[in-house]
Amino acid sequence: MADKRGLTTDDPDDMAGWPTGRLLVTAARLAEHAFSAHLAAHDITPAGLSVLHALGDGPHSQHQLAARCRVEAQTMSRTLDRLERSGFVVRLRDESDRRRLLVERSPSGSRVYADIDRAELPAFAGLFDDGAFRKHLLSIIDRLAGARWQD
Amino acid sequence: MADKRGLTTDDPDDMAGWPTGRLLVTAARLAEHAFSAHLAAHDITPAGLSVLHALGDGPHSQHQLAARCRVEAQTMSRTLDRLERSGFVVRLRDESDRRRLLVERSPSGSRVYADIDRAELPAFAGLFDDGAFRKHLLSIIDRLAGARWQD
DNA sequence: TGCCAACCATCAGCCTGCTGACTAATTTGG
DNA sequence: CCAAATTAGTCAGCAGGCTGATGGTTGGCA
Repeated sequence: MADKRGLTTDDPDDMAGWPTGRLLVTAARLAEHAFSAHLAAHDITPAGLSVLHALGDGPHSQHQLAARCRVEAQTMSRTLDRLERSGFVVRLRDESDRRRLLVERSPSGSRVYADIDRAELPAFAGLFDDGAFRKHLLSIIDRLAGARWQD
Repeated sequence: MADKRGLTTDDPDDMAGWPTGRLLVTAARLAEHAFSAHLAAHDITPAGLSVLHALGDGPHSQHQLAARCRVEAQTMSRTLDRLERSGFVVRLRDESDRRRLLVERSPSGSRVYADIDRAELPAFAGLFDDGAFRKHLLSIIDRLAGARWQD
């Protein structure tokens, strides 16, 4: 009988039968794995690189960074631990609000960000420059992130 | 100056400026989070559910399951620990090759899989039934998984 | 036959998500 | 003005990816 979803099969060995959510998660994991291997030589991870990107327009509190990167504050805290340990960011107590830590790129953080940003991944050629695909991802994020980071 | 990639901006606060890989990873994380919340009532996780799906046509060794789910054998081992602890699968030593463990759905595993498979996620309505989007995800997986699970 | 390489599963440890609970600092309101 | 509520950051612990290393089985080949 026909599948209600119209897009999948019931053959457990056929990837075309996976629900879209699993395809999405699997594709993301494989892409991140490939990208991560590419970054390893620079001693940085995808999560760390996204923070360096978010810091592009100056220092931010950890909460601001977490919202910008769409992760929880606890996750950001640990990502920053690693970046700080590697010397790519600096944390300074905000003297005007001593609850806050102001995070800033270090010179070596700026350097590694500049180096990487120019790099390209041959493995992604032709797969990651599709405008409709990007739009679709953005609408998924908008829909699902709204409830958590309504900014 | 125009961005070389043609699809992104340099505004660190603008999600439209993220590289496609990060959009992909973020969308996947948010989707999995929503799905996971939906599954919690059934005491199962997305990873566990994917194994129950893979077991749909009978018992398999852990290596076969890992390949089918596109994860490493070590990851599958722990996912099965959890499924076994919850009583959703059974592991039996394969007496014809004592290196192998044959994994099989338990009756309660079959039951929970049947219940969930019929569920739908309102949060995903209209976002996950796009054929071109699925095709794009499949080509990403094909390209990137080839090097690891060439089957 | 016997031995060694290959294969299967697992242990240890790292990374980055998450939740829940806690402390310190600030803001708010009676 | 002080107590309560809110905000910022962190700790503890779980999940599920990964790599590298280990031990038990098998199987092939000298």
